[in-house]
Amino acid sequence: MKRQTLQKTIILDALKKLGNHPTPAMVYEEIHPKYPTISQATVFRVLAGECEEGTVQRVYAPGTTARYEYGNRPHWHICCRGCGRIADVSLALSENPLRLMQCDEDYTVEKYYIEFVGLCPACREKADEDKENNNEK
Amino acid sequence: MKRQTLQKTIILDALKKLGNHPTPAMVYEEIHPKYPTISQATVFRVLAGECEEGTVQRVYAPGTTARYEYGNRPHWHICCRGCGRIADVSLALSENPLRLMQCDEDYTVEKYYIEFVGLCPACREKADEDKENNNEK
DNA sequence: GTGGCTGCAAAATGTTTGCACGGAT
DNA sequence: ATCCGTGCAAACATTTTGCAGCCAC
Repeated sequence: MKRQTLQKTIILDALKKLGNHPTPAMVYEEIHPKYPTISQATVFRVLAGECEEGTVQRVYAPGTTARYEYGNRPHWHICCRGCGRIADVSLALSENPLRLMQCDEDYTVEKYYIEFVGLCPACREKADEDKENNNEK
Repeated sequence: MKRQTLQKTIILDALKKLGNHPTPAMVYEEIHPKYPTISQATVFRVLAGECEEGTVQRVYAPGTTARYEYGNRPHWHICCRGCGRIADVSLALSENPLRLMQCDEDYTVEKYYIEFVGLCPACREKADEDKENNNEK
């Protein structure tokens, strides 16, 4: 049976507090000053475990490492291709991709993910500046 | 200007020949016996470069490492959660997710990815067998 | 001839694992 | 008293990088 431990509570609290879809490393940095004996490995293990439990969700953003967020509310994400920052996205499809999709091979389809990629406000601004500088040359 | 090199040709040929959404390591294994001097780093660099050119596509499957495929035909993928094998998928949405999505923050949305996860025929069979064995216990 | 491309090895990064110990049940 | 969860460090896998020489342009 799964055991309740102090480490789990601390890690989940940190995840909840951080909010911004942090990597395991960020969660570790958050708790390390206060709890220097909690190891990276435990952060990885707890997050992966809680993900199976459904307490937390893993975010799969193209081109980034593992990220997690607290809760299991269904929604999607957009990832900035400049800085990797992730924001929540909602999407109300009237069609179900699971029903619409077609595959030549006989896979059992269980779930799907939709991820968006783009630029966050800050990186967009920086990209515009860079373009201007190039025109001046 | 981009240069045409023998390595690029060889790597792209191998990618085309392999077909099954290989990792850079698989491409390297494929060409290594015939061309032992082509390095892993070059495979990574060429694939990433050609991806920018649009000659090849990078496949982002949840929980797997980088994978590539030749060509730029628009389509999606399903990844087996058992063995990681990837198959092509087509999906004809009548709605455009880029227009439908809503985000609290002011991101510039550029593109989206849809990935499916499930079980390939072989892994489904194995999973069924395992379940039967557990019931017998 | 110039400068991008490559090979090699080393480094960086992200994640997993083995093992002994301590704590939750 | 069990035996799961943890800390630690080392292993591991993947990808990136620095640099010198080479080759396409």
